[in-house]
Order: sequence, then structure tokens, then C-alpha cells
Amino acid sequence: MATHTGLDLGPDRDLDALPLRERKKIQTAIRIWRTAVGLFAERGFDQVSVAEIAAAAEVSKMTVFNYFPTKEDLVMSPMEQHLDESARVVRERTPGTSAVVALREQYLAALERFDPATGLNDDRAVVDVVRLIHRTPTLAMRATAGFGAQARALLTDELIAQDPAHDELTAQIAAAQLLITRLTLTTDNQRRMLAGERPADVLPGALDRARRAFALVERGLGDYCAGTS
Amino acid sequence: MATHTGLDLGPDRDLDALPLRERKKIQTAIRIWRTAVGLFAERGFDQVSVAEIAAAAEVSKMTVFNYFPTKEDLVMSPMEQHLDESARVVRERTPGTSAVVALREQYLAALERFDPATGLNDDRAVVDVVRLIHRTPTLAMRATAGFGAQARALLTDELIAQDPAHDELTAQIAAAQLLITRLTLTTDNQRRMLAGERPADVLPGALDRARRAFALVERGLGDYCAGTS
DNA sequence: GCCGAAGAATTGACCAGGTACAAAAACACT
DNA sequence: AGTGTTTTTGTACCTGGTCAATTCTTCGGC
Repeated sequence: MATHTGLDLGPDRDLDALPLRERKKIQTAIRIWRTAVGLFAERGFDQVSVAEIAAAAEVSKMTVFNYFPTKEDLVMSPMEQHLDESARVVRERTPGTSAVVALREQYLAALERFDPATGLNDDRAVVDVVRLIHRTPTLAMRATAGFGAQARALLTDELIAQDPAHDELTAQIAAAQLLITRLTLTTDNQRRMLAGERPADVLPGALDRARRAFALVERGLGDYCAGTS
Repeated sequence: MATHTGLDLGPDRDLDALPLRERKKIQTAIRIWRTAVGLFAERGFDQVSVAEIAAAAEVSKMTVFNYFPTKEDLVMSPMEQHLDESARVVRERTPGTSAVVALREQYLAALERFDPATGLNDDRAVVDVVRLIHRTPTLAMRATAGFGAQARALLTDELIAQDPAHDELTAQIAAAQLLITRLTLTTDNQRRMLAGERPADVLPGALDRARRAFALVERGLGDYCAGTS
């Protein structure tokens, strides 16, 4: 169904155009996912057992684990489709553009189209999932960590490949700084959505904040917080 | 016992100077911890059950959970005593010093005394724990995430308190960049220890890398990876 | 058009981490 | 010694996650 949440259970397809088996598979996957998120949003992540989800989706517990390796994946897997995006942006940037500029421009563009990956989106399903993640410690942890681990590795590799002159540690730090900046901006936007603000109203400020944040990465913190400002 | 691993089960105390009850408590806590880490180092985190640890430490399973809330805490809790360190460094820095400089100097000093928190330490117990964390996905995740979450919050609050002129988002990004830089440096040092290098040999390079890394935060990435270098 | 085989989806039985609770043991204080 | 408090323990149980077997769908041969 490829909703705005980023739920891509397999690439986008016309459901009617493929073998019965595949269709059923996708249907049950979606049914399970919807059921789970619905129950979670209603009563909290820890207050809903997998058995309960299975029952509500009219499936056995095992089947749930077949489609989603862990309970957390029921919430997180849609968001983790985009882990390689930053690496791709750097790889495919127009030559002569710095990594910072490439990622900044891409993020600004994503903001302007209200991409859920920027946090600047108030679709019901998206906000439900975001709220869930913020409310559940283990999910919050996974959101930041799974991110940190994999995305950083990808971007680091990309930076090394692009610019073998610099050493690996520099690439790691650059990747980490860029990604954590992006994450911080996104989290900030998500917080505003949870507070009930409207994306269109937030957009100008979000663009401004993003520009300043990337500038911070580009030019450094300087003597930030030196007390002499 | 307050070993180099950072295991502070309660503040440092002379064991003989306090009531029998407390002494026993500390002794069993240490016994459980040692047993667990020994078994983990030998056979891997997932291959050892807590029931087994309990048996080997001559204690009931319940008691293990009494001292360490979760299985992960058996490995991680000693390292998480120092989460507020960065915030403290910023709070107690000499006036007029920027946050970057304060944290850099503190990190350099920690390196020179081979503080395990810098990764530059090859004590048997320390390396065992580090290897364990690197080998076990869930532990690695918790190491980076628990870090990211709590330490960042603390440092952010500190930066805001110190410099109310700047907005909160800037403080968040600054905190995140500083901490992730520190973490990246530490991870790099840990990798070298795991590869068998000696702390004394690594120290000069580690100091240099740390200086360059913090310079990167201070002055920014600039047009890093622009291809025109 | 029917049947059997291959292979997937699904399942029920099982293991390990973690919690709740009450009983028992060990300690401290008088 | 005796009593009250804290720690430890045993038991029972719940939940997330894994494994071998069972059932069902699809496809090729007759």
C-alpha cells in the first residue's frame, strides 16, 4: 500500500497483477501491521502482547513473527527502509559539491515536500507511530541507535570512497556529525507535530533551523558557550 | 572494589569499615558480576543463561535480578556510571573557556592517564567487556543509544543553563556533536586495543587524533569531501 | 481435468528473560 | 536470647522469540 508512513512491504505494486500467493502475503502483512499499530496507539506498546495482535489479526502468533522478526519491527521496520538515503545522496551529488551542502539541500527539499522522514508531517498514521516511539523507551533507543549504527557505517564508507585523501576517523566523525544533526532536526520537528502544530506553519522555521544547523556543522561550534558572547 | 572497569557498586569504601550486611551485599554483587563477565567472555553473551550465572555464583536467579535489573546490566551498568561526566565538565569548567575546549582538555587528560572511558586501556577485564559489547548487537546498540539518549540530555541541559542566549536546538546539536565525537574517538581507541596494540604506543596518535577531531567540531567540516581538495 | 510433489505458510510445543508474591533465612538492635 | 527488618529464595507465571513438524497452495506431468 506504500502509505506515507513509508510502509513498503516489497516495492510498490498493483495488488491485482501478481500471483494469488503474493497477494495474500502482502494482505496479511498489512493486516497484521495495521492491527498492531492500532492497538499500540490505543493502549501503548508494552500493554499489548503479540498473542493479542495475532488474535486480533486472525493469525497465529508465529505468523506475526514470520512477517516481523521482532515485536519492535512491527513499529520500526517501515522507518528503516530509508537508512541508506544519506549515503545515496552523497554518492549521487553533483561533483564539486561538499558533503555538507549536498545533505543540507536534500534535507531542505525534503522539508518542502513534507517528507515524513523529516518529521514535518502530521498524517494520522505517521504521528501515531512517532508518538509511540517517543513514549516507549526501547523504541526510542532503537530509533536513535539503529540509525547511528547502520546509517553511519554506510555514510562513512561513502565518504571514504569519495575522498580517499582524508583518513577514516575523519570520515567517521563527519558522518556522525552530519547524521546526528539531521536526526536532531527531525526530532525537533516531530516534537512540534506531537504538540499539534501544523506542518505548513512550521515549515519556514524548520527551514531556517535546518540552515543554521548545517551551518553549525560546516563552520563549527567555535567558542560556543564561552561565556564571552 | 572499584576496579579499572569502572565498577563502582556504591562509592569507593573500605570494605572492612562498614556493617557486615553492606559488606556481604557488595561481595555478592561483585561475585555475580565477575562470574557473569567470565562466562560471557568465554562463551558469548547469548550462549549463557542467567540461570547458569546464578548457579555458578551460588545464588538464585532472583538474586541476580535483584542486583542487576536486566541481563544486559550485568555487562553495561559499570560503564554507565559516568554518563553525567561530560555535563559536569562543562558545568565546572574555568569561566571563559568554551565548551569545546573544556571537553577537549578533559578528554586529553583522560587519555594521558589511560582512563578506560577513553578506550585507551588494555586491562584484561576492560578488554573482555569491550570485546563482548562489540560482538553482541544488542549490547552495542545499548552502548551507543543509552549514551546518546541520557548523556545528550544532560549536556544539553547544561549548555542551556550556561548560555541562555542561544536557543535549545543549537544546544542540542552542540551536545550531540561533542558527545558523538568523543564516542567515535573512544570507539577507535577500543578497536586498536582489541587488535592487540599497547596503550602506551597508541597514546601519541590518540592525542593527535583527539585534537584534530575536536578541531573539526570547533571549526566545522568546511567543504569536506568537495572533491576540490 | 486430475494427481502427486515441491515448497511455502502456518502451527503447536518449547526455551529464556523477567515479574509478583509469600515464605524463609540472615542480620541488627535491645 | 528475642524481636523486627532486610535480604534471599522458591514457586508460579507471563511474554518475546525459536524449532521441528503439519497443512495448504501452487505447479508440472499424465
